[in-house]
Amino acid sequence: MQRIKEILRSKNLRPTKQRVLIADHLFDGTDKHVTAESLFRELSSNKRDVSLATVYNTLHEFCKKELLNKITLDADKVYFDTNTSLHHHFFSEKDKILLDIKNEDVKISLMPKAPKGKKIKKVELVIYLED
Amino acid sequence: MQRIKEILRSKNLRPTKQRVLIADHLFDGTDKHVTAESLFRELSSNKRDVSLATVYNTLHEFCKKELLNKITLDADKVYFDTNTSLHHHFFSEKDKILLDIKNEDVKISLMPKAPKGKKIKKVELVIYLED
DNA sequence: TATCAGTTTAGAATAATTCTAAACTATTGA
DNA sequence: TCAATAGTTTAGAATTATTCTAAACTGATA
Repeated sequence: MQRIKEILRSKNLRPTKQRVLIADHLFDGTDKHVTAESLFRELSSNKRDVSLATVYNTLHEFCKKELLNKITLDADKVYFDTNTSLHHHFFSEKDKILLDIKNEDVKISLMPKAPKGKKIKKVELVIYLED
Repeated sequence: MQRIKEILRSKNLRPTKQRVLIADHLFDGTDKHVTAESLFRELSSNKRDVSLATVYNTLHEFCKKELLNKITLDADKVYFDTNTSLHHHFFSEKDKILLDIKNEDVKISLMPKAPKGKKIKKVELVIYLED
């Protein structure tokens, strides 16, 4: 738990009860994909310690501080990925299943130049799957 | 106008007044990115001949028949691209500007295998821009 | 030209997300 | 230790893109 508080403090985020709870759930070492709803559901299964609004706030703050990565796939849900290292995704629209692609399994050998006055912020490759 | 009706008929879509109007607007030879809202606005600037529901219906039908390409970028809006050939996109979240990337400016030289039981349906590379 | 499947429509419903403003709390400095 | 306060949380309302519904309409066909 001290570890979690350290992570938050290192990002200038007050380690409030709610943030610690959320961070503890997210940053357990395994890679996870969550949505605001799914996270809210998981957290409130036992006790209702965090409101949905806080889940949204916190996910966005964690994103801003690069503790999470936002992934946009399907128009009607935003996913957050605890794996912030460079990697891409498979997505099955039918099952709403999101899978990591190992970085060594993709190679983009030619990239376009950004338009004048702009910089490249993020490159997101999504491979849509069907049966 | 006969050309438009032919396009529709070739896809087994009845050339109704509304579909012809929409298709005529979209398939004028130039590449376009529209949202349901933007298209609705453009069409109803003069006369209100098409309802918003029909715009949604029609965009989805055109997509299903591969007259359009759906692009998912920003969670809160779906874009439709009249350029259905293989290409990728720049996207500026700040300005909500979507730009085509010429196909020869990107090369993906290594692609992962689809997971068991699935096929690759579409590959979408989005390069997010910032200032 | 009558029929009818396919299409369109207004408006209601849905669902994810953001907003609001009041209550709460971690931190700081005395 | 404690009061002040800036930052945080919250419930519920508001917003917004999209889908749904079911009634009216229309293009194609026989």
